[in-house]
Amino acid sequence: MTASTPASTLTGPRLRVAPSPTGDPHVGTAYMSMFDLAYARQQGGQFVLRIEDTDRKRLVEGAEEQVYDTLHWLGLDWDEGPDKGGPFAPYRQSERLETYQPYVDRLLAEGKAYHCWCSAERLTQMRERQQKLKQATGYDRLCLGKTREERAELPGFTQTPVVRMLVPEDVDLTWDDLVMGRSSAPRPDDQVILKADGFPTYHLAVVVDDHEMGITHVVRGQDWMSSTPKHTLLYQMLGLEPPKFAHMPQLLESGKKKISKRRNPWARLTWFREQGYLPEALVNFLALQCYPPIVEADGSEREIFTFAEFTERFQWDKVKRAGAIFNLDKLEWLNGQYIRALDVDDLADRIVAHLRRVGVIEGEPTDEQLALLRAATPLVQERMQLLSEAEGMLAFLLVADEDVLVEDDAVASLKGDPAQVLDAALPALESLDSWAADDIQAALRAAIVDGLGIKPRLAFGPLRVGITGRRVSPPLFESMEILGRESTLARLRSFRATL
RNA sequence: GGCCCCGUUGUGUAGCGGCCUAGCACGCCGCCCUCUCAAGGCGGUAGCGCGGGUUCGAAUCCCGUCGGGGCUACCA
Repeated sequence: MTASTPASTLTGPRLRVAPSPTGDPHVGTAYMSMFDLAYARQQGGQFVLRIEDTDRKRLVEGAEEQVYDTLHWLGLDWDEGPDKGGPFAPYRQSERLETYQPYVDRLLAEGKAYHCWCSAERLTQMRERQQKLKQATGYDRLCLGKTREERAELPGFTQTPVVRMLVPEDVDLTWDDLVMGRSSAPRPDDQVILKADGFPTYHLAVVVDDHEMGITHVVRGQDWMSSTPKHTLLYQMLGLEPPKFAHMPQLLESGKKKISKRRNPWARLTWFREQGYLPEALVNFLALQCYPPIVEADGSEREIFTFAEFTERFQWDKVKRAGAIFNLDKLEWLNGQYIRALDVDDLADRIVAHLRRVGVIEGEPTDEQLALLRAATPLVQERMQLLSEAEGMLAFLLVADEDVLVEDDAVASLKGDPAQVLDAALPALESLDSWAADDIQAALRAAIVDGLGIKPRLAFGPLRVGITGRRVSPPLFESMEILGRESTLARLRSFRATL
């Protein structure tokens, strides 16, 4: 029950995010972390990462590292956590087991909690009966006031008891919520606080840990509102100062339901990276889900802002109360805006990193590949929404001339006489002294548009298909310049041969 | 079933009694630009869930109603 540093010596608010390592990190973890971090930074407080691994049955190997990894990717860095320590270590609940026992003992000694030997079967039957009779479900207190021996006489007995908190008749069901305002929630039944396996339940652990770690503000999803009276009661029973609560609106899928990793791939944080979203775009988007745009001095609104700008202006009372449907179209647009605003070199590096991550480039990229991608990045920068789109747009630069795959629909899209166009283009290019985009364009226009009287949109299609194999590509002349004279001519010749 | 929360165009939001014949952004549609595709520019589409009050006046306040969601575990 002792913390190495008294929480009272700390200045500024302390907030935490407390994910469970039960699988791929959830987008909601990042969503909550943003507000934790923004407020902590704004007020000069701390942001703490705590791992809530009290559910031993759902533990997933490697999930904890995934949490670190994805949060770091998003730039949502914490001040204290299992990986970096801090004055209130350990930050993993499974390593804090001895912390909870004294609290439980105290509650037991003061008659504010009691042992319960009811079997899971009995509890289930009880619930079913209550539901059938359309009664509110809840523990019937069969074990309350009984000794082990007395209880053992009755049916539905198990050897190892759990500990339940005794919820008084006059529990306070209300609190002032930073986001929701004056709030109230249902009256809880006698909650289990210590499980048969000796682990505390979330309700006990969260209260004890938040207290011991000096947490001042609890930010969580609205789905936790109905649990809040359980927590405030525990604080009261233990004589502790409760933190302030901020219940944030849920992230919803298009059916208005709470998102789930099963139904919504984008509920997984790693999905965004795989798809080529930029972390800064995701963070910006997440803020927009429940927080208004920045209002400029002239009264206009600005939706694109940095996390620092968000932090600077953040106010709890501006958070929207209604759940927001996750609009991937908008995220994609936002991502495109961010991509366009990036330095070309930065974008090139991110494209390379993405191509490596998805395996288009295996191992270290060659100097030649790097040079090609760097040169071509300006060409694709304004036509990308996602980093992953670079793969298709730039594939033609990464394959050998003889491996260019000419797609059927690309050939089918060609109108007029492509052979005639190529026959005019080849000599014009072969006799070119300079291999700069402007000169290539001038030569080609002279030969095909002026020379053959073919409209520009029909004139360049065959060349595009010959070079890239596709109907849609980055700008043609620039692409030729980057590809180089040799490859350009080789590809056009071999394409001509297929016609 | 019980309890709790929420409700402005398809989506995200602005709006806090008159400035609202409701603003902005995404999406969608059209036009311009144009070597394809984008990007960009211009224009258009569509909303205060409903019903009662209160008030000279309501998206804004009150009540009801409907709709949606959440919780109701020895899960978090």
